[in-house]
Parts: sequence; C-alpha cells; structure tokens
Amino acid sequence: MASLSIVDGLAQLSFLVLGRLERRAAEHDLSIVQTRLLGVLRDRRPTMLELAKLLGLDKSSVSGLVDRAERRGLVTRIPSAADRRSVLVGLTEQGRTLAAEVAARFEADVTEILALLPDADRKSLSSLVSGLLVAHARANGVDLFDTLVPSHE
Amino acid sequence: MASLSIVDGLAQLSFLVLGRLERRAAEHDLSIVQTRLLGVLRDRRPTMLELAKLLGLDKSSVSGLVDRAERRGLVTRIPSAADRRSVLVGLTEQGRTLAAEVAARFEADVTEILALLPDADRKSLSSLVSGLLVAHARANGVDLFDTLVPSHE
DNA sequence: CTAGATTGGTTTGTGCCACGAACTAACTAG
DNA sequence: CTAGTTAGTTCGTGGCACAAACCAATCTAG
Repeated sequence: MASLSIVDGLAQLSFLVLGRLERRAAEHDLSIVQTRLLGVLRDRRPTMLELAKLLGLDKSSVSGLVDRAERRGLVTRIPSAADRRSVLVGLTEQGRTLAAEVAARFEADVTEILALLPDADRKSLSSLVSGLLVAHARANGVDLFDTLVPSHE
Repeated sequence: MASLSIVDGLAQLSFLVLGRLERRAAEHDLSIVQTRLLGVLRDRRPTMLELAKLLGLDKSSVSGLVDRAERRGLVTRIPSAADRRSVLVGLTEQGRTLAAEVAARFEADVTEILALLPDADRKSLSSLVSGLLVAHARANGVDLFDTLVPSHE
C-alpha cells in the first residue's frame, strides 16, 4: 500500500473522474469530445473559431466534430449576421436535453465517489480544489468557464 | 466568479491535469494512451490480455497499440515460455528512458500547479486525494496500481 | 486419445478524433 | 481596386477504439 505521491494521486483521480464521464457519455453514444462540445454550448453560441479555442482543437477538427453532431441533430450551424464568412454554433433542443442528461448522470457518479469521504473532508476537498483552480486561473489570466471545459494555457 | 460545484471543480481539475500530461506526452510524439502503456509497463511484463484489462481497452485495440509502440522501439513482444499462444510485453531501454522523461516533466507541471497552494493546503489536498482513492479502491475491491493507470471498476 | 470447446492474439472493417496543408469566400487596409 | 488577412471546409494521414471473424494452442469430456 505504498502511499502514492500527490502527483500520482492527482493523475489517478483525473483518470477516474474522466473515466466516469466517458462511460456516461458512451451510454448516449457520445465521445468525451462530443460531450464537451455540448457542455461548452450550454451557455454560448460561438463561432467555429471560438469553439476551436474553447476546446483546444484545430479549426479543421471542429469542422468534423460539428458535422457529426449536426448530423445527429444535436447542434445547428447558424449563419452569422455580422460576418457572412462566419458561422455560429448552437444547441438544438435535443442537444440541450442530452447534455443535461449526461451531466446529471456524471454528477451522480462523482457524488457517489465523493460520498466515500466523511462530510468534513468532502467540504475541505471542495474548497481546496476550488482554491487551486481559482489560483491557477488567476495565474494564467484565464477566465474560469464552466463544466466540462479544460483550462487551456 | 460563481463558485463552482465540487463536481465541476473535479472535472475541471481533471481536464487540467490530463491536459498537462497530454502536452508533455505530445512533446515526445506520444499520445496519452501510449504514455499510459509505457507507464503500466514500468513495473510489469503482462500478456496482451492483462494489458487490455489494465488499460481498459479491447484486446484488439491493444494489438495495434503495441504494434505502433514496437515499431518505434519502445516495447518488445516476448513469446511466453509457459503458454505458446501468449505474448509478454515489456519495455525496451529506450521505452524506459522515454517513460521516465515524460513522467518527470509531467510531475514538474503538476508540482508547479500545486505550488499555487500554500504548504499546508497542499498537504491537506494530498491526503484527501489519497484518502479518496484508497476508499474508492477498497470499495471496489481494486488493487491500487501506480501512475498513469485509471482505476477501472 | 481425440473431438469439441475455450483461450490468447491478430486482422479487418468502420467510425471518431486530430492535425496540417490547400482552398474558397468574405472582409479590411492601403 | 488590389493585396493581404480571416473564417470555414476539404483532403490526406495517422492514432485510437470497438466488434466480428479468424487461427493456433490449450484444455476438457467422454
């Protein structure tokens, strides 16, 4: 039972957490990336390029990503009024409900894992994690956006 | 600055941590999966099937994975003495040094992020994370193996 | 001992993800 | 009006992931 280092611990935990997400997403035939796409769009209607930045992907990758999601009726491309080259991507109703469902199940998973900790510990963990993320966001001048989005440097 | 929920926080943190890993791995033209492969092999010499279980992949996926790594001289297939159907996979010297390098850089990254927390907080976080992982491992009867390996249920 | 079942691995086909390079269309500066 | 930039798509390549089909070795019933 070699007590694992904090680095190992965080790596482990990260795999565990994202593994749950992946599993829940797979239940609805979503990949992690598709899920992140839906997550990002919950409160945004970005252009393709903004989306690429948000997801940390190449714009060409986003083309295909949105293609597939659009084919499934989860998102729509809306021609931008301001710039005729540009396209806005938004959730459809179907996409929105799907995103909500996956998020809920994932949340339940994580909550279940966290239930292994006594109340007090869970609270501490929560505030430490928040603190760390806030500090990191500040240190990198990055604005903290919500669920399912990685902080890219 | 909406204080994010613990679930969101953990998701964020996980993306952040694995994002670093991915970046460091990419510096050496490794994917996350390749890196996990090397990580798993640091102290094991499993069969293909064991490897599949360890990585949570299908055996057919592992075939290709090992193919590519072998082509790059990072791992070797060793015919099993015990069972002539079976193949053992092990690191080459090159694979071992590469794994060490990536691990070191990744560790530095995470350490740097953790440096944003005051000493006491970092220590608390460390023990909370360990505690959570241990509890989870116990709850699932899984033995806790080391770095870069997800706990599969 | 042998016929049938099981097991370990590879191969093949399909689809997603990711990138860079090349390209079109639209916007912007001068 | 022209030159250069920007937004997005397309194409080609390669890794990742799975299921299904397959082969060879091993096990097991009878």
